[in-house]
Amino acid sequence: MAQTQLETSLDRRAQILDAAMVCFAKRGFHQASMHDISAEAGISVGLIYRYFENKEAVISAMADRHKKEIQDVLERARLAPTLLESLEILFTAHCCENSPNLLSAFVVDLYAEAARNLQIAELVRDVLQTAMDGVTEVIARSPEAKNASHGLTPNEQAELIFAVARGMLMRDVLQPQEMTAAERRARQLEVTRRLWRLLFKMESEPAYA
Amino acid sequence: MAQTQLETSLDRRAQILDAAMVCFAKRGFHQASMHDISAEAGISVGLIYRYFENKEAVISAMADRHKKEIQDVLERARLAPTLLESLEILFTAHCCENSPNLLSAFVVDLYAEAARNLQIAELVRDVLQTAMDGVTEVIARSPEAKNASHGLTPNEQAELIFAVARGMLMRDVLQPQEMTAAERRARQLEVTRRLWRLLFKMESEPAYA
DNA sequence: TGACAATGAATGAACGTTCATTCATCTTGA
DNA sequence: TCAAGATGAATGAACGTTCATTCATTGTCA
Repeated sequence: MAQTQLETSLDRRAQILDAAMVCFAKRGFHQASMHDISAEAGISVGLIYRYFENKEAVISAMADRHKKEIQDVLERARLAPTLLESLEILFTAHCCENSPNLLSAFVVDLYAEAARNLQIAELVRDVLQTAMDGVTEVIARSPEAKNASHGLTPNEQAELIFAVARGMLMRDVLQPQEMTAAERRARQLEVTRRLWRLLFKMESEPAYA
Repeated sequence: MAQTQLETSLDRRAQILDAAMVCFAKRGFHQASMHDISAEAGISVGLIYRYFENKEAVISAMADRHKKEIQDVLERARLAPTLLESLEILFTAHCCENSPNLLSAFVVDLYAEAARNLQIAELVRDVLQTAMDGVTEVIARSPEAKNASHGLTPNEQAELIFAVARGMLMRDVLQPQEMTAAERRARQLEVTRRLWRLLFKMESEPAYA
């Protein structure tokens, strides 16, 4: 099974990005050195520069790849049979897909970078807008949302959902590393259900206490 | 009006921390150099080392000061006459108190740092827990919350509130800098009211659409 | 087929720069 | 006069980046 040059080249890029993800999550964009990344990838420093113009380009490529991953999650959420399941997919994507909790640290760093790097900010805004539009649409055509909108438009509901998701992700980086992915996931699901109940469930439920 | 040595010393520390806040927010903890900070403060580099052991200590002191500021905000929120006003204080504290939107960028950076610096993580967790406890208590003894708990405990409600607050703060750093503090504030208030309505307002409101 | 030429992926030492930190020196006020 | 405040040039480590060099693989021709 011979690989084309393009394929091997893409493999190398992916290999470097995988290593970069580990290093960035562990030390942050600007604390992780190109030597760290090369060591993690098991290649030489110089080789990175054959595939990426500079460190900035590695960061941008990481952000780009993250964008694609988010779009995948969104697509899966869109196809889920119920609104609750859609939300569960959105809220737990970062607990299991990849290794431990590297993803949360990476995303927080991405936002920190976006605060001072216009190009990254643009990209993150774009991802966020696409995702928001998708969720707004899911909500708008969901029967659950019809009779329980609390005076909020689907767009406003989506905004709240994303705010909570980001907030939980931020909280995630404070958690001691001993927490397993499963535990993180369980906590995320709890919060998701509460939010869902709040937004979309009419008071057919027994009141608390 | 003679100042004691302690007072002048504290002034200098505050002056350095003010400058550090500007630099950290503009460039991030590790991108901001000690020279940047000294220039912003209008003093020499060496003088910083008379008041702080090293850069790490400056970061820690910033986090400490932030903790005190949060506690002040919390105290004001606690004294507000209604629950809605408490929430409004909590949600808009970072839009106006200080200069433009430096605070949001700083806090996101603080969380990014917490992901890899155990000491900072501890401090942030501690602040968060204190604040959460305060808000939980405010909710628990608020009449508004009595008849509209949606099956959520005050603690669960506080958790959602803080998740949304963090999420909005994160979103804040994506906003183009041209946005004024007033505009940010207005947007924050809108979201606060929506969340409040959702959490604490029984469906005496007209439904949407 | 086998000898040789050409390729370009991969290496890592070296370069220039930046940065945190130090310290010899100067200033100031009592 | 002297202790404490303040300065900023000097230091050395760490970093991003470059590039001369190596060498396994591929292509060419007799």
